[in-house]
Amino acid sequence: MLKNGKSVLLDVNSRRYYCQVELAMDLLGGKWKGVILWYLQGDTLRFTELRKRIVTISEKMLIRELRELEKAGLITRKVYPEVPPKVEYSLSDFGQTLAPLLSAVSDFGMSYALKFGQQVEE
Amino acid sequence: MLKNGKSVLLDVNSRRYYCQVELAMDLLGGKWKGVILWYLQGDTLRFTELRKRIVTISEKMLIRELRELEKAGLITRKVYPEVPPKVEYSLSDFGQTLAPLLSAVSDFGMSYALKFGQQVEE
DNA sequence: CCGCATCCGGGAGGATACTG
DNA sequence: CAGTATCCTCCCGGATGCGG
Repeated sequence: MLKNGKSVLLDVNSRRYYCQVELAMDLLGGKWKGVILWYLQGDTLRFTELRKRIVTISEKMLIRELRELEKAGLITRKVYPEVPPKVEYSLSDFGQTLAPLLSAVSDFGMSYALKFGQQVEE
Repeated sequence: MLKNGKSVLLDVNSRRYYCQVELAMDLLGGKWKGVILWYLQGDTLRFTELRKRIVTISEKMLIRELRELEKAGLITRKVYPEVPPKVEYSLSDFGQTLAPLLSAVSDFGMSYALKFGQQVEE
């Protein structure tokens, strides 16, 4: 894989990216996608279960981000034809390859908090 | 470090985060910060050199993001008192710890492009 | 060379109410 | 339960022009 500041020119979804990091941030950026993917790590969760874990997200944002992640091929949406409805979200096979990335992001968040903030006791 | 979908409650810069990933995305999110950090990996660059590498960024965004990264303690800004001015940006010691994260992001961007897009020959 | 000031549009993101 | 639909606000990000 590429090292240091090396980058390549890419065309994906009829969009041009001048750096692979730019593409990655376009797919994973924003306020919520990383958090959603983190909670889906190793877990299959229903819509409401996700809502409960990500306490501050609105329904609109959660469903929008889930749709985009599905469109990007990173998560799988499974619908059970029942009443009341049951929908389960999980990482796709390709989404599983995000494991090292998500670990690195989580680790960075923790070490930043340890350095500059406080962990809150509940 | 934390695994899977585990998260902690954090207070940083008088802001509350309900997940360490949320904090990390707040620090590194947006369109440009990841790319800037990627180019500063192993390199010390002047303002204009950064502009040349990130062809599509505007001056306003570049300077804004650089300021925020500096405030977050991830990069160092060194000013040489000369005429004409000379300013160099580099990763701080703490910013260096982003190496595995940036590698994972770059790798993911590349593998996504290989799977869903094309690399463009110049 | 390295910025800052200003104006502007669009979309991210939130709040609330409603539905199959 | 798992979403839609609507309305609204804010600020990201672009474009342009100036200044030490």
